[in-house]
Amino acid sequence: MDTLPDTTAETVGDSAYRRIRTDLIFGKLVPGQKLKLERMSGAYGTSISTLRETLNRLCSEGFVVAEGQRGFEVAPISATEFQEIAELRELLEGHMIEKSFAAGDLDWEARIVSAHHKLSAMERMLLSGERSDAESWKQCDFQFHRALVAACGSKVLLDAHAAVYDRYLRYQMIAVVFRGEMAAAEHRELKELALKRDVKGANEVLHTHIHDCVTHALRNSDWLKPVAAVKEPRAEPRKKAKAG
Amino acid sequence: MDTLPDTTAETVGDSAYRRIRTDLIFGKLVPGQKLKLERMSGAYGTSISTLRETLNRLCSEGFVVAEGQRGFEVAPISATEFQEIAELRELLEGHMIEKSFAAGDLDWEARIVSAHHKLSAMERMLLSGERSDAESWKQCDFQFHRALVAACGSKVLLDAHAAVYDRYLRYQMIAVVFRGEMAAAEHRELKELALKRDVKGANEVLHTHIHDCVTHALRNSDWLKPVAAVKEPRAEPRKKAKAG
DNA sequence: TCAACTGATACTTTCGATATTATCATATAT
DNA sequence: ATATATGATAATATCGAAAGTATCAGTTGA
Repeated sequence: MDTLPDTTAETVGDSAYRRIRTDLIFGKLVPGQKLKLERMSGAYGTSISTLRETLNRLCSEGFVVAEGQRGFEVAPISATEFQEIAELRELLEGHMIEKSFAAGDLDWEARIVSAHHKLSAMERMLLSGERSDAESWKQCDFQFHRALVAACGSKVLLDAHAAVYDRYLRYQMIAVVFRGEMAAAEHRELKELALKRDVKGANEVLHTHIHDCVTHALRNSDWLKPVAAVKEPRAEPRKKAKAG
Repeated sequence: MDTLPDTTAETVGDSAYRRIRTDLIFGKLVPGQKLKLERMSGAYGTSISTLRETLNRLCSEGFVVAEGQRGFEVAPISATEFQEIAELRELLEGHMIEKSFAAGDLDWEARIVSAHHKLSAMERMLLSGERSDAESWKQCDFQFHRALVAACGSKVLLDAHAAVYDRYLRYQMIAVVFRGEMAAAEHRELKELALKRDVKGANEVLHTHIHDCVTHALRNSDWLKPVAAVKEPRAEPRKKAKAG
């Protein structure tokens, strides 16, 4: 009984991957910041080789960029890219809503109601000032939107949607956006339109939902102003040592 | 003058990445095949560490799967996934055509005509029996479709389209499909509809183009039959679970 | 004073080796 | 005979160090 092959096969690399990915999405690793390997490997408790595997994966996902042989850095952000990602999310999610509404059964409906119940509770908490952690809220928001499109019947689409959602989420988190009652109302509408199988109505609400979120973020964030000149937080003291 | 920073910065890892990726797309590495690290590192002339970086990237792109701590293998294929990828490609490309047709200028038109000229010549060669290499033809096909959507104005969409196109291409290559005059005619139509900015017509042709290609491939390929039982060359005994 | 050269330093890339884990064949008990 | 335990073998995951580049301070020459 001591050798269970696939119970908790959490490799060191996977652990580092999840943690770094989270830190990227939630802005703990700042856009444009250089990701020095030695420092990083210390911070996340892996060797450099293992760390490089992780960073390569995150490169493919668009959270990290690798320029030539000058190492890795956190992918920069721009208002333009935010809008483009939002557009892609809307395109995917809209298409998936159409298919999902056509194919969803009772179980599907039940999962939507359930996911909305949790999301709604989380939104009430945030509105009443209780500072719950952003990560839980994000999780609920994703689960709700995922429930809407879950019956689309395509694993490829679901994977693509999840990937785009996380890139979108990164911008939301960097902009530190919570739109409050407005967003909560839109979620409520989406739930009801799903139960009514109203594709057209749902797509209109989705468009508003995403568009307003982008606009709100662009207006309220210092990071995403016109030409965001986002650089490293501060020039590292370097070696200097002119005294020598 | 001997230190030019960014002239030939082709790292060993990048070279291996491109070669392995090509071998995956063109079916030289067959679906389901185990990718043993030692053998691979020998074949592609890199160390195991560097190879692992590459395989991690290809995992994110959907060409390789990594199961737990049992190593890597070539992503399996299925008729279902082919159809889902085709659907995603059509969704993206259709949307991008609409934006591109609205925004394209004279340069855009010129590049379409140019790309179609090359693709058309390549198609004539293939039709007349000259066995040109598949990779060149693929390159021309991609360049043409890319030219159609190039003016969509979104880098995010262009990147997503390129990624999906390559996954689609892998299925085309495994099915070894060349639809001949039919596909060539559709390309000709797409070019003319682009110059006329006929979004509706172009999307209809695109739908036919992709749908017929999938159907043709599913019919003609041994690999993509109903429930493709594609396994490793030698049938492994495995655990004799419910062996019927 | 400015520009280009030179050497030193820090970083990245790559490798070979070790530790850990899965797999398979054999043996043993029911 | 089937199924479980056990040890040998092969493959993977991880690490630390060496080789290869970019970057920067200081220096030299105009």
